[in-house]
Amino acid sequence: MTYEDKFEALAVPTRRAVFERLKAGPASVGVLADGLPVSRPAVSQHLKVLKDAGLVTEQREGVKRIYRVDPGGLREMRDYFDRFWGEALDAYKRSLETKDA
Amino acid sequence: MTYEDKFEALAVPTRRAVFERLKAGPASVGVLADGLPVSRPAVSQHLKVLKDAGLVTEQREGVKRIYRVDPGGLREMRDYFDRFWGEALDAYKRSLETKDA
DNA sequence: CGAATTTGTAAGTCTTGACTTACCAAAAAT
DNA sequence: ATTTTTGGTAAGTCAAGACTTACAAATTCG
Repeated sequence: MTYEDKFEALAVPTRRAVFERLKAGPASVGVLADGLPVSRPAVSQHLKVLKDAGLVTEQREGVKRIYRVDPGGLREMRDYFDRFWGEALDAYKRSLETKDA
Repeated sequence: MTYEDKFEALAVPTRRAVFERLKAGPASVGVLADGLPVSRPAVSQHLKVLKDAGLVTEQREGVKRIYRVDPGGLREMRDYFDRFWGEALDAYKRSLETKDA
């Protein structure tokens, strides 16, 4: 559930593909697997990681389970990245000033 | 040099630690290695990955090599993430509307 | 020139984890 | 009730890559 978890969850190409697909709209495990070059269990495992990281939510609907992006988790990640970006930029400016002196 | 490279480069804890340290200011390989629980060659290898991803720059200064964060590469990553965030939010709103109908 | 500093690279080890197949559980349909 | 649909879980395989210890190259200093 930390930002580190989210970062690492989205670093794996296949897992990022799953998430990108969910960005287009909610989907079940089977539908997601049909559009990807990996097996259904693989997709299921990736969804577990995404869910544990707080990036997607699961909603049981009869036998099916509908997955969707979790905007709360994504916001957390975005906030971290904004801080990250700001600090890095400050550091760069400071390094230029030091260099000039 | 793609945003995927940057994403995966920052997904590894030790490598992220190297980058976080550089955010505090420019540093040589030896200095970076002293502050981390891994060997100097390990840091050197991580720096190569960060450099290839466009996240840091190298400046030779005699025998030493000074590394610093590359704000250009970081901006590229931030732009991608902003798009990412926007699309995910839109998708979520749309999924809510569909659900209501 | 020879010794010391600083770093990159090569080669090898070893863990992590992405993926597969096989199996099991639960709900829906016939 | 048993058959079908859907999906999670277990166990095992295998490749990627993070890390280590040499070693080599380049620069500075005596």
